[in-house]
Amino acid sequence: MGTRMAGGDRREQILRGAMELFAEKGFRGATTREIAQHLGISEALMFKHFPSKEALYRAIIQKRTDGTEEMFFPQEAIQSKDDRQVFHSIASYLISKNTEDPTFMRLIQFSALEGHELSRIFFETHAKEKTQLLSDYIRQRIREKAFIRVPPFLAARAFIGMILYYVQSQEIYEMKDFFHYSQKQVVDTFVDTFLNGLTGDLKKNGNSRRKTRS
Amino acid sequence: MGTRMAGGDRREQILRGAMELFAEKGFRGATTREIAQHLGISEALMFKHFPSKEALYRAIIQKRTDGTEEMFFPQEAIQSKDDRQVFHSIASYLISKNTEDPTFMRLIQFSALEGHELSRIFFETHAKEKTQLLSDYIRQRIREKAFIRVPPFLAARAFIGMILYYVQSQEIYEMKDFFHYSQKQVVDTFVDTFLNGLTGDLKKNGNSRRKTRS
DNA sequence: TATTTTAGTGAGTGATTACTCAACAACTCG
DNA sequence: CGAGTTGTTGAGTAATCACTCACTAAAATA
Repeated sequence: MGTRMAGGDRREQILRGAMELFAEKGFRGATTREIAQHLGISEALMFKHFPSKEALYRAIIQKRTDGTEEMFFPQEAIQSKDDRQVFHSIASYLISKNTEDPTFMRLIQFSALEGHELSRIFFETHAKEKTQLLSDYIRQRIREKAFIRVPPFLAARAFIGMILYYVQSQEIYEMKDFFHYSQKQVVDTFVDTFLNGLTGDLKKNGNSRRKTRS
Repeated sequence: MGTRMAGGDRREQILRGAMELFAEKGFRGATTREIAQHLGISEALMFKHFPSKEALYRAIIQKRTDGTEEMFFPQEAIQSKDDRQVFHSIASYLISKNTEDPTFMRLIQFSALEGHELSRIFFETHAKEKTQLLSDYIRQRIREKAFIRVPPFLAARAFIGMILYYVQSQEIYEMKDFFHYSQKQVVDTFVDTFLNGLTGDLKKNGNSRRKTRS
């Protein structure tokens, strides 16, 4: 029935379609039958491309895990030591990426809960590495007396957690049905809070009425 | 084979045992057979107490959702406006509760991902309400010029997110296999950061070497 | 055109799923 | 002790699961 495709193309199509369903329902929740129907092909064809459901799942996560995206860390801002810009970039990147397409976030979270080893690989490589980069920056700025003395890795996790939990709440806990803020407002609030604190800096540069050019 | 129990007791036992398995494997992942085996009873008995797997799941979440625990909000600290103490209490409570027994956290997260309505009920009542309480406190302190002007609800979410994402990372993403900090260190770092920011308050009261009475 | 190779499927397979039922054991109370 | 009530189960059931196989249709190659 379905139009005949070249092997490689079909493979990619299966990966995309299966990812959507695994993200929606988890590994156990998404059935091979559903995935095949969703793609308009037979289950048999799926199993020609991937020897098992498990292998398909691995291929999906591995594909997304291998994709080396470097947008995360704003090099110029770091070199010029523009703290606000550094944190602003990171926050914007994480929020945009995960709200525009929550698929991967859901996939990884499902896989972590289901105890799948591939989520561990993701955390031990990507997540940890990115936190480490931010941690290094914070450590350096502490050494330069620009930041107060805090455990840098914990501080990095605090900032990233603040952002990712927000996205998670909006996208997975469906809070966005109740609260909607502009991305700019969210990022500004988080960055301000993280850099100046709630009590801090009232005098330094007039935080109480920052110029909001909107 | 199992010793004969009074109906109510058995019911409670089933609720407890099933919760453990649902938390570990999710609704779809935990089979009724497994649950029964885990409890040392027959599946038939389970279905005498709960008409369906779904009903059992509902009963579990509802039971934990109804439990009105009030430890969360530190009344005296709020009245005396001891900001540090307020945030310290909240952070400690959230961390202790969820690391000592991550069962509920996992249960709710599974249920949110699986799109179960009961997780929505939890978020729309408990989670939202607690965030609202903190948000109210922040709003008041802003009015009193003790805090800078930020959207209070967003700030509250930032603080809670910072904590909960940390716990999630440790317990679900299994980061605790790699990083272990004392609860005191984590709480101090988070509270300091949130109140003073990374740049803030170097001069005011010597944050760079706060008295750590340990 | 004839042949080989590749893409695709319908109709199964045994295992496992949530759930049922008829019968049984153990308390309770007269 | 005997009758009723309540707790408990082994042995099912139909549906669904991941997965297979014998087979066809369309390309590619000769």
